[in-house]
Amino acid sequence: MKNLRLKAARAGKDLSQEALAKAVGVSRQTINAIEKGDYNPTINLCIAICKVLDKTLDELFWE
Amino acid sequence: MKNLRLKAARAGKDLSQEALAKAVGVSRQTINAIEKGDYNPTINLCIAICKVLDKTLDELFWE
DNA sequence: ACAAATTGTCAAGTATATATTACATTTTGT
DNA sequence: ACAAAATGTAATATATACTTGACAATTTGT
Repeated sequence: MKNLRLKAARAGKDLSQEALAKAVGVSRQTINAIEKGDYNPTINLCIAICKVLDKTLDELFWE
Repeated sequence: MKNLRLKAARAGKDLSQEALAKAVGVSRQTINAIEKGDYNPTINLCIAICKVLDKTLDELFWE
């Protein structure tokens, strides 16, 4: 299932997928796949994303 | 770095590493490695662990 | 309407999360 | 003190997270 909270948080910081990808050190396709819900990122990547977007794990990844 | 909060939460439910492993559907060595801080689990596994231990992501995996 | 930027998606490769087996060490119960 | 259970740890194997490159489709700005 899509991660719309991530998409919204990214929009809230006015970052493109590519900009977020660069900020956390992964490829754009990886960010795309996570938003799309295609796969199952590692916790370290989730934490890195949260820090860039000023959110917590619960806010972006808890159900 | 070790995940002592996970270890404590597991102890609080009186579960062995093996029992937790079985409850979330991974091997005992995987739980051991996560507690030891050896690697970087996927978010889905973290969520499964949290549910068994009645904790949230922030409580067990946020820094 | 057009161009530029962003996003969606596919294929093939690499890195690493996780499994399995096995054994040594430590902890717990009696 | 002893046995049983729990934990630490290593080697090899497999599944999958993530990369790179490329192109199509969509969105945004002028």
